[in-house]
Amino acid sequence: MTTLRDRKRLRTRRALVEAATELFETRGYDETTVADIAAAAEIGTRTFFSYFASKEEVLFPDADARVTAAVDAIATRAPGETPVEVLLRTMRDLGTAADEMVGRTAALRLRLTRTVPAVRGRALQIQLDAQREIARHLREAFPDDLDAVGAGALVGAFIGATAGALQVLLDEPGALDGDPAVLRERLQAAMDTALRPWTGGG
Amino acid sequence: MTTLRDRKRLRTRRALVEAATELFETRGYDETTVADIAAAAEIGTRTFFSYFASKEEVLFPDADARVTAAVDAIATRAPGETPVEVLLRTMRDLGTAADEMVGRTAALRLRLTRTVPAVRGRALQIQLDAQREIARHLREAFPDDLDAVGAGALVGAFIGATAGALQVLLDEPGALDGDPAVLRERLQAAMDTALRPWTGGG
DNA sequence: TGCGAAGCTGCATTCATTGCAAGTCTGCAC
DNA sequence: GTGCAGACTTGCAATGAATGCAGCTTCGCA
Repeated sequence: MTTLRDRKRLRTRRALVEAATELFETRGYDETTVADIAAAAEIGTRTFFSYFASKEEVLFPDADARVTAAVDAIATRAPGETPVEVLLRTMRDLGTAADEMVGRTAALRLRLTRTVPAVRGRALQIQLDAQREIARHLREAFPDDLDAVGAGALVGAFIGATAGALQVLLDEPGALDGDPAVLRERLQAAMDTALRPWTGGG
Repeated sequence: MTTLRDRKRLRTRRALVEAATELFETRGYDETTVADIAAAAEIGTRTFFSYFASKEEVLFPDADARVTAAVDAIATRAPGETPVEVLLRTMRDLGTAADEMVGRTAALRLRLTRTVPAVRGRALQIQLDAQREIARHLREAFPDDLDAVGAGALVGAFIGATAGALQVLLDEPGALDGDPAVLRERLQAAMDTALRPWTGGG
């Protein structure tokens, strides 16, 4: 059973994420201090750092879950599936999850990732760590088809292609302004473009 | 002609890089303060920030030159070369440049990039910026063969594959000790697999 | 009920980073 | 050679993230 302590901690954690989101949105990232966030969540400044290791972390509270989902997607492979097929499916799952990206929170995260260096740096680190983890599991799932380095290269190519495509797409001024549905459409198209070489399409 | 001012500034810049390298090597990154570096280079602490925007920057003093080289490599394409061929050549050039990486400085940079979060974050940002720049130029060089998103995906895949393979490769304990030729061999093999869809090989 | 671990805070400290306001030096025109 | 404008340096002060420490409070469990 979840103990009272756990529930309390979870509640505070959520409060921190919410408070931070709210403040970042209204005041801006640099203009919001950790003390502000802590105060808004009604805890001491010092305590903030017992929930998140740094100010940036609070923007990526679900990074672990994302990776877990990807790993699960790999684990549940169908018989006869090739590494590339598994990877394609995994990326599609992540893409679907990215649809939530249309939510206000995720849009903020996206915006800050693109404008605040510290946040971008953290986002990239998270991506790289995820990449490593996925590669490790993919390799374990296909010990005969892949060696460790090959798995790293393959996963790197998939994620790199996707990220590269999205980067260009989002670099366009006002890319985030239009209709969310349209944006989602374009994101999907960009992913298709990025992955086409593996899907066999011309 | 280069003015006295320019020469002086360059000399100080080099002194800073050297001082920082030396100190990071002996004392460690976190244990070295910006004030230490500035003092070792015989300038005021405040002045450090007129040469490098942050402590991490001093570890990547030639990032711009690297990108310029890559862009040049793209510009000097042979008639009939395909985007993929150009990109392969460009990556090879960068790889050659990375061979100088055997120098003590570059080894240090590599080690710190792998151990100090702040440095890793910065390195990734630099990589991403370079990627964007390369994609832009590649697209301009092949306006008929590539669209912007496609170019982003292509470059992302190549760099992602390289980075992904290197990441795993370097995770192996003692990876840097063995024969460099062997390392290059393994890297090449991994990338061949990952990029096969682009390079055409079955 | 009571003990020990876990969690919360305030305080003081270290450091990166930035704005500001003088100084100082260099490039260049006369 | 002189002198001025602009570019560089630098010290000072302030801000804010992050961390170690020490004392308290609260919760989980026997």
